[in-house]
Amino acid sequence: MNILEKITQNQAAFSKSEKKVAEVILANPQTAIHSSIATLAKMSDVSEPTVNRFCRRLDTKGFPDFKLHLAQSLANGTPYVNRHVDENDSPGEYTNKIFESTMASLEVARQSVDVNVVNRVVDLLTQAQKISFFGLGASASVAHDALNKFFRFNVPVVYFEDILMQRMSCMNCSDGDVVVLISHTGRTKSLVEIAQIARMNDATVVGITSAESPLAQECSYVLSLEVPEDTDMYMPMASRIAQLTLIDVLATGFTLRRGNKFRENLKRVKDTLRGSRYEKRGE
Amino acid sequence: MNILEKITQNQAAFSKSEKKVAEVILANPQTAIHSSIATLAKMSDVSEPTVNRFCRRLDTKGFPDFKLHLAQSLANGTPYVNRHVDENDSPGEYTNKIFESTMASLEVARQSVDVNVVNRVVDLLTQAQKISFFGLGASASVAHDALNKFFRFNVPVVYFEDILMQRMSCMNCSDGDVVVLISHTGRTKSLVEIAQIARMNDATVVGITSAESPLAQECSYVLSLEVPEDTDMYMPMASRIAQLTLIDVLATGFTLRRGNKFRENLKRVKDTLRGSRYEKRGE
DNA sequence: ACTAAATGTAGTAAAATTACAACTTGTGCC
DNA sequence: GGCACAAGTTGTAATTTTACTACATTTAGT
Repeated sequence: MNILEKITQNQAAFSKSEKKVAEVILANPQTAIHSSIATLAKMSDVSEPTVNRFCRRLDTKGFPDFKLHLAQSLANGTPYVNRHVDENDSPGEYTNKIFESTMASLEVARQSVDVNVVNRVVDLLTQAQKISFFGLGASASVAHDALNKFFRFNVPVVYFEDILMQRMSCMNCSDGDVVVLISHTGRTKSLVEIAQIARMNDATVVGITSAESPLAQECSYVLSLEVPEDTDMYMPMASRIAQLTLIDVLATGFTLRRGNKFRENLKRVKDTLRGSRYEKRGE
Repeated sequence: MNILEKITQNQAAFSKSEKKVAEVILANPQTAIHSSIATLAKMSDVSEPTVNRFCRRLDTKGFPDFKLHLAQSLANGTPYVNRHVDENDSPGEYTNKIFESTMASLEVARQSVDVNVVNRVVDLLTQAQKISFFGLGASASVAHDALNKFFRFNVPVVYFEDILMQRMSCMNCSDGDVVVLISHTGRTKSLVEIAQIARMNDATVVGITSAESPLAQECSYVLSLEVPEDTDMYMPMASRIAQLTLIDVLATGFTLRRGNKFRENLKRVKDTLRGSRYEKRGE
């Protein structure tokens, strides 16, 4: 693991001279990595072999290897660990923590995505007569985002926030329709019911939700994201980001499947937006 | 900077032998940092001084220094490079690329966030009489998400998708109201107008947008996210994720500022949702 | 006062760097 | 178009620096 932390922890187990070395390194690690073993020995007021032994005690192959480890520790600490926000965090601290744990969650999500299901769902979406995106609460904004994306594809796409509208929409489903349901927990009753209604009307139901949840069991296909539950502040944060990224993946798969001509069409949609914008200087 | 990227970029400027060295290092950087100059020279089929010259060309003091830099690059969590989706990518490939470039963008965003402004905006939000979140198109779903978050805080919070509703809402603003406007480009005309209207009515306008854009100039405070423009598929993807994460940061700052009692209140809101859910087995 | 652990000294091996020589590549001139 | 020359590139060998090993000495604990 992180060698700097390791030094701090093992400090008690060090011998007298080794402690001197540890002190010098911890005081100025940046200098340490740019010093030779002789310089560091002089700075710590110990002999060169002592420094070498110090390095070995930390499970490194020797001094150069130790410097490598130290350099890595200094680079960025341990990258992207899920660190929880603490009550006394400064703005800088909680900002970094949130960004980092979001990245950590994305990494976990990336590893848990079943590519085969992604591929199958992209298949379905490209062939769908109508695509619906439904979610409730926090997941509603994810569905909303999906609407934005797929709307540009010039595909019949539907999104409702209202439960009743969602139900009615599903009642009118038929073969060839795809209903994408988004829920972090997969335990929201009304969404499970909607899955049932949609399936009864021959629609294919895709769930972006937790594996083996009640909702997952009602779906034709499940894209599960094993994002660590974020207990902080009692709000699902990272899960939403992972869902959104998955939507991006689906949208990208969609465009790739549709081929070149289709992407030209997309560009036209984008150009249409120009009129509503202030031009960039120099464009 | 990151030495790995540097190697990739300078590749054209390298001489024939230096290219060989670059290739070997890029192919397996992990091996490179644990090799001596002699080993690496042999692997690249060049002489030792060539390797040394290669290191110097990259502005390092020599081979050991180069290894240090390389080690840091590898530790830096820069496996997440912004890689663009290619037409012939397999589902596995584009899935990974999208997740990775999203993470890369978050990292860039994290570094570009101005913590002082975050702190100031959190201040404003905690003292606001009314908070509005407005965005259009893709940014609408971000505003939607913000609504979800702040709604739980039991604060008067407003969100509209409709431009006219947004305008009317801003007309009714008064001192102590905070209007948060979200736009990736910051060039959407109607949103710039809304910023003007809100300010005319004494509201504080916070922009989550690109620095120095027309929108940014109309805002009281700007939270700019320097996310690399993603030209892929002509859709802003990563920028949205960065905006959402920033909303998470603001929401977290909000709850931290409000203190303990407030968080207990949040827990109650969460418990209220229980009734609408299927219980987890064993709860 | 003896033993075992800790530290240092001096020598050795390895690694990196320098200086210089050989080769390659491109350019101007006849 | 070929030849000579210069600039740049690469390699060889010697030198210097750096890290490591073996052994001697010191220190601390029983």
